Amino acid sequence: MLVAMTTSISVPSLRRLPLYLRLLETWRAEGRTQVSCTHLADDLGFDSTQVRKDLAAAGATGRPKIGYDLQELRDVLRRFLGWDNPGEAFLVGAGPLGQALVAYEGFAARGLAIVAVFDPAPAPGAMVGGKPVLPLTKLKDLAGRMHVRLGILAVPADQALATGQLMAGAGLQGIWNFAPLRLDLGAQVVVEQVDLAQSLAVLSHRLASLSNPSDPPKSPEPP
Amino acid sequence: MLVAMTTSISVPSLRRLPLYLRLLETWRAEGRTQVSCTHLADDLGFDSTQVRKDLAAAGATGRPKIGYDLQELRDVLRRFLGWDNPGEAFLVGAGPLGQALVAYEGFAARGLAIVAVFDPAPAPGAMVGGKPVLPLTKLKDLAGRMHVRLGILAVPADQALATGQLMAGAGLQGIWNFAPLRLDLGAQVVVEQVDLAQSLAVLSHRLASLSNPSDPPKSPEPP
DNA sequence: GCCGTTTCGATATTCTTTTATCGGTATAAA
DNA sequence: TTTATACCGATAAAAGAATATCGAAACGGC
Repeated sequence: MLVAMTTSISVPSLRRLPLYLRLLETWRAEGRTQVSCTHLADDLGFDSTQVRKDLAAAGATGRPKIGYDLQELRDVLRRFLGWDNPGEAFLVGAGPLGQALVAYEGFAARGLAIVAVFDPAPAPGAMVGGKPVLPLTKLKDLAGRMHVRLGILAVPADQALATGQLMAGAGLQGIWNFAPLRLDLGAQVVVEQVDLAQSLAVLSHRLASLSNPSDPPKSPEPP
Repeated sequence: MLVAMTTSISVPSLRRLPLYLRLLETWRAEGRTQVSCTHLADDLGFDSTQVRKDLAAAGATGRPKIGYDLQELRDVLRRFLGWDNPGEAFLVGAGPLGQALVAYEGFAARGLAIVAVFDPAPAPGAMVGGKPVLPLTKLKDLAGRMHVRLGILAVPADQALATGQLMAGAGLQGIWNFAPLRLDLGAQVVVEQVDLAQSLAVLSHRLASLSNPSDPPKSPEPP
């Protein structure tokens, strides 16, 4: 039967795939050729069943007693994530954050290349990562000609919405939003949010819970 | 009764608190004094019940028909997250990422101040964010004297484990890890991971799913 | 002063995610 | 050839989180 399994992978599973992939790359560099999900689970502190389910959801298939072929599993995961053939992205925002993103070495490994840098107010002659910083007015034209689908939004919060709408209008289909703001650009555009404050909230609350043995003070004054 | 409710807040709830807080700050700037969780929910695309539960878990209490006092709710959330009194943090790693973090304007708003910058191999005379870049050898001494509890780890992956262990050994109780590596430093140290690859995985898969209407090819060849 | 409306607070249900269990298969050793 | 072992795959149970429903309280209008 040709029934495509419509059960999409869950977001938590999806977020774990890069962890597997990273471990696989490490092991591949060490010369290993076979892996079992038990090893993956032990190394990452997960349950082995969970790892198996994640890999299965990504389309990987292993063999009993043998495990998975490392090279094949790596390729399957990379293909599933779309990290196998280099995708091109525009960076919008040439401030400190944008500069850090350009310098981040991890993009190339995930098949992502920043091919142009834009800014709402580019300083004349400014260069970021060896590329000229272009004004936003050129974004739509270049996006159409270069067939770029992904935009990285790294402008301050007060400019994020307008800039995001401009990016969506330019035809970008996915926006990786680093601004601390919920972008709502309609169903046509996939927006993924990176919010440091959320991560910090978890950390600082757990840190605070270390000091206060029980939960934070709940009106500790006696009546 | 003095029974402290031991039911800890869930991580998803915890991660939503900064979103509420951000909205509250915006509304406060607009002069509003009362908020209802219905408004919060509508603006964020959540369910109102969920917002109420989150706020209740943080210790906030409102009044029927009135809602929550904006100022009070903001203070409660900030206190719950430990963002009310300025905490001090060490930044370890003076590379591009570290420089971006120093320049990030959001830390101060969350009660976090980077008071010193370290690096495994500081360039002589290097300055980051107006502060001298110190060698790691000075970390333990300074951490003890300044009573700093939190460290931001922003070194390359291959140095992350050793550096993290050094930070733990210096007495830091929380580590915000920006290196693409799972740090396991024992139960004494709270480690919160920031992994861009996880976020990118969600984005690129959803982007890939846009092109391929159904899930990625699952041996589409007929037998 | 009464009533309708709005909103909090608590409970219940449904859904998702995680964890546990069982059966089957392929390899290697005896 | 037989047997033991390690591992995948599928199913089932448990835990957790999101959503829906109901009652109670307070303000504004009548």
